[in-house]
Amino acid sequence: MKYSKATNYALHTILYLIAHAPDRAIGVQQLAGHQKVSPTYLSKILTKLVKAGLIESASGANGGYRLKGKIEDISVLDIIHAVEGTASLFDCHNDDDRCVIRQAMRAAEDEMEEFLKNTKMADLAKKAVAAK
Amino acid sequence: MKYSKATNYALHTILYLIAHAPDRAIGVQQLAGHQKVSPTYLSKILTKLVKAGLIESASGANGGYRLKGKIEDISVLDIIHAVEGTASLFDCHNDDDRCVIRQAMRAAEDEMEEFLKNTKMADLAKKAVAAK
DNA sequence: GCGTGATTACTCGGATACAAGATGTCCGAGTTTGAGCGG
DNA sequence: CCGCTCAAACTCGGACATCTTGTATCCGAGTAATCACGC
Repeated sequence: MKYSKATNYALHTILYLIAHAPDRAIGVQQLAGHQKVSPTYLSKILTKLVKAGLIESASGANGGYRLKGKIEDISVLDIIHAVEGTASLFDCHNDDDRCVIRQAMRAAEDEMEEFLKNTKMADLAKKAVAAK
Repeated sequence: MKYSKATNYALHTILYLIAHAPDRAIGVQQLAGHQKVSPTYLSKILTKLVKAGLIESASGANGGYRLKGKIEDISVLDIIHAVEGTASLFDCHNDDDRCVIRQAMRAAEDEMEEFLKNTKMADLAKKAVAAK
């Protein structure tokens, strides 16, 4: 039970894009350089973000990844869902919808997701700058 | 990023003990029978709960597992921590304590844990009975 | 100067390799209960 | 009837085997900008 490194990379990448290049594309090699990840692997992760509509990719020379629309609205939850999937964290192994444990776990999960949904990446970017 | 089946088994076992045998020991075979798990595997999981002080084991004939003290206080979080460990769900790969992403994730996690800490197994047991 | 083709710098996607953790099984060892047996 | 022994029913713990998932790499294909060359 841990968040994957992929989620970590994705979050940092978005944060970097918002802070350093809100309106232009940046190559995956440069993005990977800041995080000590292999460019090919990061590319694979970012593809998920593209499919989720959070960013867009530009092929060819001077290509790369760029934020796509409504920057202020990207929440931490959006990124997590794009990378980890939207499946629930807890599944009762006997598929009982009325299982009280399952209900409790779902409620706890919703609590966390609500928090992450209200935490916008743009705010974190500002916070990071202010802390420096 | 998912809760393990082991956590699932542990939660259901505790729930069963509270509902059916708050004061006596029940053999692992009987406990496993209700959940379609192999007794040996369930035993391995329950050992973690014993080490966490939530239940105690009795060796020998008529042995098994029994709830240990203060039944009303066992929370869902206690069990999860016993099985999954208490480590944080999110670790920033560059070990930066001031990482804003890490801070946000920890805060969200705390939100969920607070909820799970306030959800007592005894209450879930009552709820399960009432729903029947 | 201008179009055309080659070169270069990229991303994309699939296939594959590798590692770690979750899941599950097996077996020997220790422990308690209870039955059986002999005095 | 008492006490001893022994077998049965348990849990405990470690050592494996297996399966899934996360992590990472490699390579061929496609794409866009740029450069070189010839007209």
